Amino acid sequence: MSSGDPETRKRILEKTWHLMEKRGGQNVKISDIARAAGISRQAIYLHFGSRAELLVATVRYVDEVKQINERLKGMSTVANALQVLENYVEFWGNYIPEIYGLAKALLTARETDQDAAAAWNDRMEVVHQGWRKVIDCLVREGRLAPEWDLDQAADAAWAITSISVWENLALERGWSTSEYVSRMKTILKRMLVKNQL
Amino acid sequence: MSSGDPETRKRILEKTWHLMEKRGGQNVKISDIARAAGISRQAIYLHFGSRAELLVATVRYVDEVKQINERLKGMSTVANALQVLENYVEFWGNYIPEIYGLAKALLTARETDQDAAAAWNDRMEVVHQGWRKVIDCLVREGRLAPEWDLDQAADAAWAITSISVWENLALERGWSTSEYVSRMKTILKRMLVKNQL
DNA sequence: TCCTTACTTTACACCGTGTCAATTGACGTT
DNA sequence: AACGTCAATTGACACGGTGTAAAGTAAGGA
Repeated sequence: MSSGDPETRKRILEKTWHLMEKRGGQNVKISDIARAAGISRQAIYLHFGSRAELLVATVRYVDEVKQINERLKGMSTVANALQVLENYVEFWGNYIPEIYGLAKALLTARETDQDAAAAWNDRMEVVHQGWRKVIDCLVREGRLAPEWDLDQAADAAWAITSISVWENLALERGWSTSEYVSRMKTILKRMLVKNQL
Repeated sequence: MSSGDPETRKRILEKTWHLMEKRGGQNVKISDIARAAGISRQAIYLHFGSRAELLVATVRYVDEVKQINERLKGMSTVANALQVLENYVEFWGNYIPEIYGLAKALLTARETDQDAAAAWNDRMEVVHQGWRKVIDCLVREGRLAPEWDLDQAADAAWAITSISVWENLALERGWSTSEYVSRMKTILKRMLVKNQL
């Protein structure tokens, strides 16, 4: 599964990414990717064992380029909790459109492929952990609304900021990125923060 | 597309529904449905022109049995707005698990089929309209939080109560139906209602 | 010269959807 | 009793997309 020129491998990953982005993660066949990369369809299989494997590798590649893990894990939790929350929404809301196509493809692959499912869950867990940290700030400042505990609030915030909700609002209802971000801030602050009138 | 015994047709619809429910809308082949209905695979095509058509017909059938349209449109808006909101969440939160499998299948079919997409949008529009009515009650009582206007609030409430969010919370995070309902009430009240402290 | 590496070409198997044609068996009609 | 019709059956096949297998080729290094 890993013979073949590393440069070609990289070209495949880049074209996969590009095509997924362009077509919103749908109608991207292996042969399309091969054509875009200027190689034969079979050559793809010299580098990746299956469609799902290619997808997962592309996610890792994009991740590496965009440093999403580092940015999420290294997110500052020193400021006041409200600011941390706003920063998180700001970051995530601007990030979603960049990765939507690929995420969508992975989401679809997950239905049938076990590795794709694992890769997806892995990504989602990181975002969920991010929310836990944000809400922990609120807890430490005593500003989490009394209806919530840490775990439930993290689940809820994570689900509400999920990609499918973004899809509904941005693609179906026409919310722009800045509208999404500012309204999501409103939702989450009202929902989570004590004395938010 | 509509020759064939109406009783057989009904049996197909019922088995489709049943299988979709049982398998969460995934891995349900036409041949599975045929086997369950005790007929040949080809006989399905005597009644329905395609998989998507069968799916859409099943949705209509379930709709008819469950009277979802009537229940949504006839929902009482006489009580105080907060009660209307709670009733809506209560109804919808209990309804989702009943239709999840079928909804999931329709959601998948929508990616490739135009009719399935239309059927889905149609269902979603009804739910969105429901939210508009709920929020209109809040507006009339002057209790909608000042950050919102009617349309944006309806979009947001609709997206937050979407099936994919339920999927995340109920199936991934293990929220029970009653937990989902009560926490969703909390979210929506805090998010939308003025002076909700 | 020979071997290896990376890729090509051609061909085919598999799966699920959808199509087609010939056949059967149970009914009503006249 | 012969006829037609309707609903379903059987069996075969095409298509699209994924994945496998095998033989061939062109370039570079020992």
